[in-house]
Amino acid sequence: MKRKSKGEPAFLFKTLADPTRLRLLNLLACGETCVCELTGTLRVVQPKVSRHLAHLKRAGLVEARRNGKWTHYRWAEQADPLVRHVLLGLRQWMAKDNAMNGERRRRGEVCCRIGRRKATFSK
Amino acid sequence: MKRKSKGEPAFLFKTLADPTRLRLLNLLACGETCVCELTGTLRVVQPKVSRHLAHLKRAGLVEARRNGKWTHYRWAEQADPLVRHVLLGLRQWMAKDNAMNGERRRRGEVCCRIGRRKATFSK
DNA sequence: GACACATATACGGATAAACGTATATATTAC
DNA sequence: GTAATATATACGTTTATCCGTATATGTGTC
Repeated sequence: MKRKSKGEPAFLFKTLADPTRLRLLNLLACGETCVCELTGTLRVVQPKVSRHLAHLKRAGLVEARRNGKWTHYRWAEQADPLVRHVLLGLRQWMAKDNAMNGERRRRGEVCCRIGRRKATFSK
Repeated sequence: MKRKSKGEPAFLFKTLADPTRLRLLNLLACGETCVCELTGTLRVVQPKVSRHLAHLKRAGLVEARRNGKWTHYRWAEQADPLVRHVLLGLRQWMAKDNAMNGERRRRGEVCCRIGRRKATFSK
């Protein structure tokens, strides 16, 4: 079977085609976040969060940083113009969407707080 | 089961997550095109083309116009800012991509030529 | 070492997508 | 009406995706 490679736009869009992954990207838009906080905020089971984070990482959209027991995820810098463009549009959409705004507001009431940079949301 | 509605970004991205649909959008970027020409240029079986066009239409990305025996498809005007933004990025990517350029060049050597507007590609 | 905790992965099942082939529908020409 | 052509849809199969549960891995503490 033909594999879909990372560089193809179809793969980028496939990665963005899942609501849970969009919710994760939305939370990460505020800054680096650990898995337990993502799990708590989205109120979904932890393996589900880890799996979707792994998918986002495979697609190159996020990066992970280990800090003791915790793993912190953050948006990755993008070199590809299409990816940059699409993610910018997504970010702007998230800034306006009610559900996404609500979830970002709910964020940060749980979990580990150490070793993380200041979390702010910028368009 | 929860239905994915047309307005959600995840649905937009799902629609764009298929290589054949991207190739179709690429050809349509030059202007209105009939199904037989799309089929001939992409060299895939006609039901496959029709099915993907139906998907694009359901997603609101393209519109169809019947002209005698032929159906001509074209990009639809978009109201939603995210959709506009993403499609613009896609169009710019297609303008640079080698494979996409090649297919647009191969286009137009086949099929019905009547009742169609002038076909030019603009970023 | 044992234990607790955070995270990742493996496994099996359910759902959805995409496909090829066959067939239906629509239009035109006769 | 029949025949030919363009396009759409239906059907069955294969393949991919997503999920919940269970388990493995990694890390800090004792």
